[in-house]
Amino acid sequence: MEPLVARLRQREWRLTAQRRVIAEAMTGEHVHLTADEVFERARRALPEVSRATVYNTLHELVDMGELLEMSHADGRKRYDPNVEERHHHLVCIDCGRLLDVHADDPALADDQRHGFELLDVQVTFRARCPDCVPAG
Amino acid sequence: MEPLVARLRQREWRLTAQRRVIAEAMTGEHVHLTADEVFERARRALPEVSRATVYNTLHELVDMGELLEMSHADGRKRYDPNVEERHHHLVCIDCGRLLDVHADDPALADDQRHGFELLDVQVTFRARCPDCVPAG
DNA sequence: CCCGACCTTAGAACGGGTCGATGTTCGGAG
DNA sequence: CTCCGAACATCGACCCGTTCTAAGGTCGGG
Repeated sequence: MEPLVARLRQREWRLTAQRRVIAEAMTGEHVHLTADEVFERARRALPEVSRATVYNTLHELVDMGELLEMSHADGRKRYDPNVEERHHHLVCIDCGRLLDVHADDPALADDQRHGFELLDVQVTFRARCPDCVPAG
Repeated sequence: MEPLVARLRQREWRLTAQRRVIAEAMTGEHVHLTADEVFERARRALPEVSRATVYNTLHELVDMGELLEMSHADGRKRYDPNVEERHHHLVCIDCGRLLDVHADDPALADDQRHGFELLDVQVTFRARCPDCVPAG
């Protein structure tokens, strides 16, 4: 489908130079950057962007539903642009490497809903990646 | 089964006054406290415990597998003593209320494992709790 | 050309978490 | 009982990701 930047153009949203480089930094598959990594990438394209603008823009994109925000064990939040395609995550508990994977959503029985209105499900498979499995 | 404190006694682990009040603060069902909440509770029972001891003790308990650590959207980590019984979480995206629920673990197909050695699965059902569903 | 709305900036402030130096407590050896 | 080393706890300083604030810039409509 249309890349992120193209979709943004179609919204009533001022696509400034800063916002564009930030959106471009988020483009691609298996991209799960921290705010700071986005900041670094954006700055390579436009050195005068500020950290605050990166945070502001990321939050706006999350609010519009163009990005998914997830909190990782190390305390830093990651941003995932892969919103079209339902997917879950496979994460290495040693090195933190994170991949998108496909799996069926688990169901939640009615008697377990406690009156909540269900919105979606996040699944994280915790694992050890080939590099981190004890050699042998 | 045995409460947390009793289990700890059975290990080769020095159960000091500080560690005991911290463990006691974690006892019960549907308990998902932040480190700071544990600190508050522990301090009510033993005013001179320090924050560092709370963090140290929580980490040790996580390492021994007596507690689960989970990172929540607000950046603070929560600690879950309910380790015996496999369970997942139901969380209100508005107020943050968090309940334990039971559901089947989703499976990860072999062709999605990318050579990782699978350890376990965390499932979070995102929802709105009865108090936060727009009235009507 | 000017104004108001919105966007961006730099840096200070904040808060959860971590670290290091120091003091305390415990249990076993003598 | 006393002493010693190891393990534990404390305090406060520090780190780092994130948020806030005050000020400056940019854009489009009137």
